[in-house]
Amino acid sequence: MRRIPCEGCPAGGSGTVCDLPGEVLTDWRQSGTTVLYRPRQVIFGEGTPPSALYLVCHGAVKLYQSDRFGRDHILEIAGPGALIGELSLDDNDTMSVSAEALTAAQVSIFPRERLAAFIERHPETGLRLLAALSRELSLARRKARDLALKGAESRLAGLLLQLGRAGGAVQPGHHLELRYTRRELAEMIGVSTETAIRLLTALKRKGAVASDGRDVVLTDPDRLGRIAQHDESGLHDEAGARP
Amino acid sequence: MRRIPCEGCPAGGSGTVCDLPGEVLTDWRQSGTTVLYRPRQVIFGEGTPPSALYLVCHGAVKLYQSDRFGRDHILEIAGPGALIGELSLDDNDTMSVSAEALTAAQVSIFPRERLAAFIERHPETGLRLLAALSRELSLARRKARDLALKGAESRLAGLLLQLGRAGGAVQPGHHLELRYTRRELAEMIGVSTETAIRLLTALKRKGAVASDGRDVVLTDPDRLGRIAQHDESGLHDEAGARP
DNA sequence: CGCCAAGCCTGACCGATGTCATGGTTTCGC
DNA sequence: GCGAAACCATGACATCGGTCAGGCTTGGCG
Repeated sequence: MRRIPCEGCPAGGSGTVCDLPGEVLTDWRQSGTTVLYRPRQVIFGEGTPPSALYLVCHGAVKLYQSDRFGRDHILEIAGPGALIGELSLDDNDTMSVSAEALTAAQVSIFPRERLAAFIERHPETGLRLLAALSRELSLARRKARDLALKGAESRLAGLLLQLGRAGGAVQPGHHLELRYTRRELAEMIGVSTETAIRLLTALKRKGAVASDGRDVVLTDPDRLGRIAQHDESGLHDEAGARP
Repeated sequence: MRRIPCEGCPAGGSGTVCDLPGEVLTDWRQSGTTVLYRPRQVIFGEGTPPSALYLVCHGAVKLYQSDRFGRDHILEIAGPGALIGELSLDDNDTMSVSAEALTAAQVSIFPRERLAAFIERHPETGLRLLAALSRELSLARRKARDLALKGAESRLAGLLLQLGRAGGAVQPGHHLELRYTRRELAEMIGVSTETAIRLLTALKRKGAVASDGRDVVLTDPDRLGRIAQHDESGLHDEAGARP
């Protein structure tokens, strides 16, 4: 996969929280810790008290949730600039997700205790943090909407496009960068592995994608987009509009 | 329904952002606007640029998303202290939800432009805003998890308990305060109205709840809890655990 | 080199949900 | 109060998606 340059930390990317003025950056680094994780290493677990900010500087991090039966649901693949995790002032609260490095990943951990002072020194950065959290909120809400309102095929199509975009502009023939297993794809759209496989096969038959094992090619992004939006199969319009 | 006292705004509740020191409160009120909405009035719509904070001071606000077919999904019923909406620094972003007053509702709107300066004056309040947003994030993520991993009956049971808790301690025989239509219940758990009705009937047969029209009574909260957690019916364990 | 684990794929089957239709009941605006 | 519109409920039926079972392919490792 393509490597994103990362001089210093948080830094590099074009993410909202990333491009901090040098002075602020220095200050951030002094108050926080930077940790390097290896692939498959757990960064934090669901249920942990949310007492620090976690900022992804480099690499890809999987945000997921488990139920008691061991089934997982992947909420998001977070890249540089993403503010993963949650922050509460009440230690009885717990985080709703676990985080695990997918690639080698650098994460900046900023303890809650030093946050108020830091924000006082750099109020605009406080704003950026709010915006970064807000972005996560928006992502999570869209995910919920898709799960509630769209069919599985639409969700898969949308996912593939999204994964494509994460690796640059999507053009016909675009290859996905990170090569996920069918199981991971399934956990990202909330279906069983078998269903994900069948849906992929269906998309191949329709000529929207091609795949050879884990290597997936978006042969017809427009078609994918229509499937993602339109819910081409089943589920059609209904009366219920709001007056 | 029970009225929540609201002297001044934001104020009253025990919500994180609500109990501000007097001085901060005065400052907040001077920079923001307070608007009173009537039931069914739209506060903001999906797709709007996220250029201000919206803080619920009083009343209940429905956060929902629509698809192109007019189907809605209700993400959350927000009460006093909830920071609804999202905040982005990029005006090309759009909000992922719409908000509509359910009851008469007082909402404090704080423009983005004045936020940095305000945070500079009151850094600890900045922290509280972060925490409030974080709470919303946590809610949205749990919602996504439930939609992805739980069956519809579990979601309904969980919803009823949650609605019960929102109106105080849940005891056997507890009546829900806000009386929702079946359709609203359905939109909160992401199923069709008919399914919601049938699931409610099933819960009644099991003795977990009783209902007379819109008036729902939680006769057996423990049982409800078990159903919400356990997925008593269908869907059972599978091999896939993480090693 | 060959084995074993993990991943991929398909078929059969079935339960959970959505859709459509129908009728009685409640609610709400006037 | 009245009437239209929304709401509640239930049955019949189609479909989606999960579960279970079997077999093939790949890749890593002894």
